[in-house]
Amino acid sequence: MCAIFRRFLKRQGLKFTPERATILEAVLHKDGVFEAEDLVDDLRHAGRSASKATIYRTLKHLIEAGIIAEVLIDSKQARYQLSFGRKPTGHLVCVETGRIIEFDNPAMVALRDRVCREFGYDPVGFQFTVYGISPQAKKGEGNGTASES
Amino acid sequence: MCAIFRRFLKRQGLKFTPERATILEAVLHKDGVFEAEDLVDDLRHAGRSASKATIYRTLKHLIEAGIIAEVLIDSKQARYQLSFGRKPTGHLVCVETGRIIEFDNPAMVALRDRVCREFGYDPVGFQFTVYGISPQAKKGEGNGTASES
DNA sequence: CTTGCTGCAAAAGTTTTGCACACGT
DNA sequence: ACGTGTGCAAAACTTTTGCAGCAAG
Repeated sequence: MCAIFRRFLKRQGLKFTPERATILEAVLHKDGVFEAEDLVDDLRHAGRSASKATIYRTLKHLIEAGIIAEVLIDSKQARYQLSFGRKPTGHLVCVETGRIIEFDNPAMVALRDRVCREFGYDPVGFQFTVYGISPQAKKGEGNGTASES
Repeated sequence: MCAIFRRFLKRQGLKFTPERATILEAVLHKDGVFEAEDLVDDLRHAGRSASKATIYRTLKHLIEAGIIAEVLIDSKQARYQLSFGRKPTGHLVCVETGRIIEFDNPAMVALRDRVCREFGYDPVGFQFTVYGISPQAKKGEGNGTASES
């Protein structure tokens, strides 16, 4: 994967630096959806480090390189996920706990293509996010503290 | 619609103020997806006014009341759209021009339910956003100025 | 009158940017 | 060497919040 990033950078006249290597490494160790802040923490814990600015700059390149993809869960902040060599996925989010489950379903891609065809668009990508209440949350909801939301 | 909001507010022990009326009015006049900033402008143009703080606070209530819904297009900022009495919709976004087209397709809801059932979740909602290149953008792309993004 | 509401300005949170210096190629 | 990259701190933005006075019920 490292090789893929290096190739991408070279093609763009960009440089492969230790910071970029470190960030890519951290990204590859992530399982599922993550945020920029997670990487900051991961790097700090690993003793290695890169500034937030560099992390944000590198995330952009990783997206351009097709190694990661943005994931839209809410409008608060950006999230990312490894995407290289994987089928596009949808995300099931528990509105109570925030837990995110990734799922794959060919119908999503079919639907994306059908919609694009209908309007004459060339398909580029899609986001499918489903919100629901997880069985765990349903079970625990009868505690009477929050009559909320 | 005003009646619906008033009823909602009363039920919550909240008050119906001129600012809330004005903001609801502005929201009802919007066609399609809008952002908080749009409302600020609209109100300014209409001579009426409400502070940003009040607009944000009111948008939350309108969501709770089921009158508007959030729309996820990107992770930069929140967008909204009138939702009361309407079927949930998906959005087709041109990545070149930013134009947003709303579409309806029963397969989205079916897919949402299928996914929820599979994981034992109670469905609450979904976002389906398709990114593509519009015919207009395809036509105009050969201008050589931007080799960009 | 009681409780919530408004506007302001400051705060908070995420992402971007300017700059001086450091480092791949 | 040249042209990018990096870190830092400040800036840019969107959204939230504390507070003092105001107004709806």
